[in-house]
Amino acid sequence: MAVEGLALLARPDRLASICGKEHCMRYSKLLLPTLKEVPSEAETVSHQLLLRAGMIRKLASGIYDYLPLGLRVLRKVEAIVREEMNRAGAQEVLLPAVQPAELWQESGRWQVYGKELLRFRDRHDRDYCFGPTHEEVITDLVRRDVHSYRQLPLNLYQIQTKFRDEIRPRFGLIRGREFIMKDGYSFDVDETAADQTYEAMYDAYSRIFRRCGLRFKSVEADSGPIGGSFSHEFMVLAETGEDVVVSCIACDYAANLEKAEVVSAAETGNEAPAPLTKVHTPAVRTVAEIADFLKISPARILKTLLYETDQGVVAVLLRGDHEVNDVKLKNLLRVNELALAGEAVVRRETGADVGFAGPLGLQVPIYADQSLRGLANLAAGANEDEHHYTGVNLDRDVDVRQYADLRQITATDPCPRCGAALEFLRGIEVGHVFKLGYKYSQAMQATFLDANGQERPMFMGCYGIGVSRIVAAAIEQNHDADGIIFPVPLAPFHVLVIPIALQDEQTMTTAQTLYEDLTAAGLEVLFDDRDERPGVKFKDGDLLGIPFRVVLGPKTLAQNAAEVRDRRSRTMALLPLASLVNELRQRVQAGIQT
RNA sequence: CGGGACGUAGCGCAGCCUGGUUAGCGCGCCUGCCUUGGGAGCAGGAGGUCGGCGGUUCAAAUCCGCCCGUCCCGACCA
Repeated sequence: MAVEGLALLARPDRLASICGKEHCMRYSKLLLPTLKEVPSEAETVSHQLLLRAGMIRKLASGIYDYLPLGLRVLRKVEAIVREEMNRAGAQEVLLPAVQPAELWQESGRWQVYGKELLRFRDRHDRDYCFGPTHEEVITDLVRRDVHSYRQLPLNLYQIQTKFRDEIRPRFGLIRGREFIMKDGYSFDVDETAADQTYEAMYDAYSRIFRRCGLRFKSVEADSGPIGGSFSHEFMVLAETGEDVVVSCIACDYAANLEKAEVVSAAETGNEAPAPLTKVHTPAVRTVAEIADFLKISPARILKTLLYETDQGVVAVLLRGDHEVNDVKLKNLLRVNELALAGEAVVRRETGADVGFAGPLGLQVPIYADQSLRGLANLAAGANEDEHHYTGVNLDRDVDVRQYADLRQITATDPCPRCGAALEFLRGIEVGHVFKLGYKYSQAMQATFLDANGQERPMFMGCYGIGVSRIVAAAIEQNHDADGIIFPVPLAPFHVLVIPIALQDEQTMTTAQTLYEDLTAAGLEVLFDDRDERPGVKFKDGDLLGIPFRVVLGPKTLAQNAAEVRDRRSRTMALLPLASLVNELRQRVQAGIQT
């Protein structure tokens, strides 16, 4: 591995191919419009810094231009992704962004996908969409050209612009509508073979995010009603993350909040069942109000929620201090659509306003969270305005169809694997691997003949990485008050060379020579040749987040030395000119894992 | 889609409530002088359909209506 790292450093042509001609490395010629002030539209750090550092500009809501610096970072991420995908045996393809509706109708998603799918018509009035993902296209490709078990397994990926018409784009590159994604799809003869592919992808992903210099965690995720099998998300840990990750402090269990299993400690209340009593509870609707009114703990209140699903209305019972987990409920009921019932439905089913619903006398199927099992003498709505019951005992009073894990895990719940304490972390999802199974291969007849001449559908897997999102996530995780602190592997340049006195001939020649030597040594160097005061250059340098800075001026040159500063640690060292190239090469190399 | 806010020069904002000079300020930009180790100073300058359309009025950035766009909270999210 180390050998390849050296090879990379020894090949400046690789870099030239990213940026083109050498003159791009001159700050005065680069389109690098930095901003002193924070654009008002940006709320999160990464969004603010991406704009301020001149890396992106907004064209429309959730749609961004990538300027030269931003593109360089994007290319860095792509390069790492490519290397690791190829190393893991995947092959790169490039599929169309515009896709015909027929394919989506074939898989059934044309109906299901909803408004997030950007649809349009061509001049012949034929329906198309801009691909938000490419299962249909890849399955179509494979079914036409792969027919034998001898051609499997097959693992194809692409790095491409996607479009999802998000309800609410936000946080700049973190949740854009147009974004760049690596999506990969695998085809195997059966699930056993697919498991191996999954493992290989999981490992490749771990290497990718490690090489990007990110602090991340892989967590168990919900695989939806399709897979049934496992699925993992890769989360970059950051305060501003949109997702909540539950992680065990003792063992290596970690899961998405939605997926995290709850194991209920058996509550052994051997209270004798009290008689059912109806209580007048005027203007008392919320759990907190009821608890207050009846002078009991929220844990002793039975919360009854009505849900509308594509299979009809159901009731869900929870302890008053617990929250329902929609994903778990959806999976249990095996429904696609699920929504909390509106006032009208509640009135129809319970005969009362929202806030007075209870399980007694309900005609709809009742599902209860497992933590309610065995609890005695609870308070619940009476299905009558301004009334609640006390002394409710589910075993005695209610026909519960099924007890199940239906609630959101809390910080006080134990780890479902080892029983130790859990911690809640925030993360940004940058990768997702999961088994698709036969969903698409069956719907679209992607089949092959096995060794016995039997026709069988291929077992598919799907693997995504948010390439542009990684750029933002890296910044969320690596910044300070002065700007970005790029991990070396993602930095747009390794070294920033700043000559301090433009009119001093010796300074300029030395800087120019240093720039050339560093470049020849395989380092990527930005040469700040602007006629600006030093303070301006320092501020911009810090903002851009280039890992190492070399400042050259008459003062240090008199000692045949230059000042090298580490962006992250802010440490400075005065080093002999002769040692600069070597020193910087070592520092950069130390920051790049392969 | 529901709730909230905003739209005035490239960026950040004031002016609007209480209609009436030539629509201001800071940053950035251009020219010159000066300065050169943490976003200097002085002088001069360019840059505006005040988001759009319509209405009220002698007169609209300002009041009213509709539309468009943007951001925040929520519901939603392979």
